[in-house]
Amino acid sequence: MKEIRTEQPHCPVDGVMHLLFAKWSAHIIWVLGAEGAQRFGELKRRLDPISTKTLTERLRELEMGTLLHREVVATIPPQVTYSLTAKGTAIHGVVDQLVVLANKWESETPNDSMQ
Amino acid sequence: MKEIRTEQPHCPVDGVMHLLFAKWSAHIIWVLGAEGAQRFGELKRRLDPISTKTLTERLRELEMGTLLHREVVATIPPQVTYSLTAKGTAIHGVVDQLVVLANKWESETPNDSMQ
DNA sequence: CGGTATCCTCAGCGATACTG
DNA sequence: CAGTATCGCTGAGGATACCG
Repeated sequence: MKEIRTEQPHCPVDGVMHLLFAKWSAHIIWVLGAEGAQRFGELKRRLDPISTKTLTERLRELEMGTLLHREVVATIPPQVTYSLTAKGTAIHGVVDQLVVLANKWESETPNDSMQ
Repeated sequence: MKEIRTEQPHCPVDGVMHLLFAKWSAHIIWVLGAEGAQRFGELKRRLDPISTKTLTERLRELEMGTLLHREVVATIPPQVTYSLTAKGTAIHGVVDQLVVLANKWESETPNDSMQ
């Protein structure tokens, strides 16, 4: 995804949009928010057909944006746990409202809202 | 954008996600929600570097998903006005919360939230 | 004015293989 | 287990030209 701008020339919203609207990002946040902290492998299983590459990329981006926190326990084998920060939790709240709306519309209008 | 799934095999959230997470969609909804109904040309100017092709595509998709309404006045030259439906307004509310959060974080932490 | 119709590019993602 | 490294492809979207 290249850019989702909401104003010019520098839009404070761009960053969050970029972060959130990339493929899988919202889903990752939603899982971490709904199920709590998860390790890399659990997360991957939970998101099913996601590739390791993409999952790693998204997690790094979200960490950079301080939406989640990465905690490493350097055992063998290593354990890496991801959890939402306060920012991430706030975003999760918004995403969840989207989910609530979508579910409501699905049950109200089983056939007219989408092709 | 291909798929943003949040569950398998059929997820009611997919439709809205698809719709909203496509490039420019959120921005379009945000403009229509904040400024009210707009004609095609106004919208295009407001979104600046968007191409006619993409704008048309997004508008059609959002209309299909009944997030917005398309009203044609067949004068010469024609007038086509787009406005949010109830669904669209609900989505706009959610998007706006995202904008509020983003602005808040921008002013709080001018340098640590994004690269 | 409000669109279609083409063409083309490129970056985002998946698949696969390998590593500390 | 939790990644990194390559490679290759696909399709979303931009540029451009034209139309009722």
